Amino acid sequence: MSTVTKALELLNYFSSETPELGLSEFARAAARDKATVYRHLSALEKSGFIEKNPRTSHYRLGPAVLPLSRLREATVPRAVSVKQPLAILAQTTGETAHASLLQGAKLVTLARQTSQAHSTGVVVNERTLPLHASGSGLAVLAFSGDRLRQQSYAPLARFTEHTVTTPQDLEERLTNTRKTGFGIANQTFETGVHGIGAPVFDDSGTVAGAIAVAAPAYRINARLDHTIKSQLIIAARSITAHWGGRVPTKLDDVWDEHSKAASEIGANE
Amino acid sequence: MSTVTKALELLNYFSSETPELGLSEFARAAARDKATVYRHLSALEKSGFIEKNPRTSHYRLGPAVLPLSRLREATVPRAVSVKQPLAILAQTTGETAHASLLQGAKLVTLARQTSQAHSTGVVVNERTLPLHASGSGLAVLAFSGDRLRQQSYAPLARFTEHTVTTPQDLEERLTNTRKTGFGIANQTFETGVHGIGAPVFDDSGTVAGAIAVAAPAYRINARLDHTIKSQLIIAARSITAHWGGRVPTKLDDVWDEHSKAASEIGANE
DNA sequence: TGTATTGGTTCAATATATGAACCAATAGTT
DNA sequence: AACTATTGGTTCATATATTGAACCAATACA
Repeated sequence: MSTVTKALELLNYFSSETPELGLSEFARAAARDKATVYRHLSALEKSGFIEKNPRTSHYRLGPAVLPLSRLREATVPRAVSVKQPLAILAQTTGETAHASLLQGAKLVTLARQTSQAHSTGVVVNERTLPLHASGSGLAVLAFSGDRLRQQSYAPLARFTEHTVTTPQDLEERLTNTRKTGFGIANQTFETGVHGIGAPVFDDSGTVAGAIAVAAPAYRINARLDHTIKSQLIIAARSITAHWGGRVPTKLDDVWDEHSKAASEIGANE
Repeated sequence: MSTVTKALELLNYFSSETPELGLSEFARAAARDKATVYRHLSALEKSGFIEKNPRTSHYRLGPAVLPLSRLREATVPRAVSVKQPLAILAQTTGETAHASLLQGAKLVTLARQTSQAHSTGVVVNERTLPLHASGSGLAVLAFSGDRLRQQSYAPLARFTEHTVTTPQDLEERLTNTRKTGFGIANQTFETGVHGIGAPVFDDSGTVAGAIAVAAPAYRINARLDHTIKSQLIIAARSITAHWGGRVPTKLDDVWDEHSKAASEIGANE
C-alpha cells in the first residue's frame, strides 16, 4: 500500500460520532506506528485536509475539503439533479426520501427529504448506511460487481434482530433484490423502520448510489408499498439519466413489470 | 516534501476552468516525472479523491471529497454562520456580498449573496481571489502573519491597470488597510468593480477569511462607502464571534472610530 | 508520590518512491 | 498512407524517503 493511500485512509476515521481524534487514537485505530501516523497527519495538516483544534490539540477535518467539494459538484453535478426527484418522492409517498452515493465500500448521504404528511416519520441521520442492512445498500450490492460484494461479506454487523448476518442469507436477499428491482430492509437496520431502495447508475456504467424511502414499519401496506416502488422507479430512472448512466436492461424489464402490475391494481380500484 | 504532500498538491491543479486533466498535463503542471505523477494519481484514485472520466479517461475530482466536506461543516460550521450576515449585508448595501476562507495561500469562496436592488450588479464567480488585488485579500494579508505575506509577494500578477504589482505599493496598501480596517480594491482585480473587504477571525487566533462587498465603481460614493463599511463591521464582528474568534484590539478600535464618524455624518444629514 | 497516559522527536535500517527508458495506441501532419 | 508527436501506462535499478523502536517532556490519573 502506498504512503499516500495510508495517509488518506486516516481521514476515514473521522465520523459524526468522533469528529476529532488525537494522535494516539489514530495510531490505535489504524494499527500503525505512532511516528508513522504522526508524519501522515502532519502531511495532511500541511495540505489543509486536517487541522488541529487549538483548544484540545486534537485533529479534525480541515478547510481544504470545502473548495474541493464545491469543485467536484461543479464538475460532476450529483446533488443538484437529485433534489427535485427526491422532493417529489417525499411528497408523493408522504415519507422520508434519501439519496446516497457509493463511496468506496461505503454508502454516504448525498441528500434527504422529509415529508410533512404525517406527524411522525423516519429521521435519517448522517451516519453511513450499512450495505447489507439497508434498502439502499441491498440495491447497490445487488447490482454491483463481485469485488464490492466480497468486501462487504467480511463483517455483517447485527443492528436489530432482523439483520441478516450470514453470507447465505445476504445472497438470498440480493437475489430477491435483483428479481424485484428493489432492496427491502424491513427493520434490519433500525427497529420499526422499513426501507425500500433502488439503485442509481452513472456514466461509469456501474452502480453509483441509491435512493430509498424509509417509513415507519406499521405504516407499510400493499398500497403504500406500491406507491413507493412506483415512485422509486420514476426517481431512479430520472436520476440515472441525469447522472449520465443507463439502467441495465434486465432491471429495466423488472421495473416495467412492476409498473404494469401497479396499473392493474389501479384499474381494480 | 513528503510524498503525501506532493500527491495532495496535485489536487490544486483542478479548477473551474480546468476541471479535468490528463496524466501528461499533470506531469507538466507539477513539473514532476510522469511515472511519479501516475503513481500519485493512482493513489488518489484508489482513495476516491479523483476518478477517471470514463469517456475522456482524464482525471477529475472524485466523490470522496463530498462526505468529507459535509463532515467538516458539521464539525466546524462555517458556511452556516455566514449565511445570515451575508444576506443582511447584501440587503442593506444593495450590492453583492461575498465570504471567503483562507485556505493555504488562497482565498476560496465560501458563500455569496447578490442583491436585487439594482438591475446591474457584480457577479462573483468561483475563481479564487488574489490576495494582493482584492478587498478580501488585502484585509486578510494586512492582519495575517509574515509568512503568508512573504509567500504572496513573489508573483504579483497584474489584472487591470490599477493592480498593485510592486511589494512597496502592496505594503503601502496593507498599512492603509490596517489604519482604516478595510481592504480597498478599486478596480485592481476587475475593471469597473470596486471591492471593500474586512477580515474575519476564528478560534485559531488568526485570520480565517474575509467578507467583502463588491459594487460597480460608478455607484460608489461617500454615502454608499459608509454604508458598506458600517455593515461590514457588523457582519465581520458577528461572523468572527460565531467562528469562535476575537477581533484584535487594534482593529476593534479602528472600527469603533469608523462607527463614530459614521454616526456624525448621519447626524449632519 | 508514583504510574500511565499523552503528543512529539530521533536515527539507523530498509522498504518505498523515483525517473530514464521503454512500450503500445491514438491524434495530427504532410 | 506514411510519418511524427503525443498520449496513458509500465519496468527496474538506484537512491531517497519512510519506517518503527526507543526516547523524550508534559499532563492526567491514582
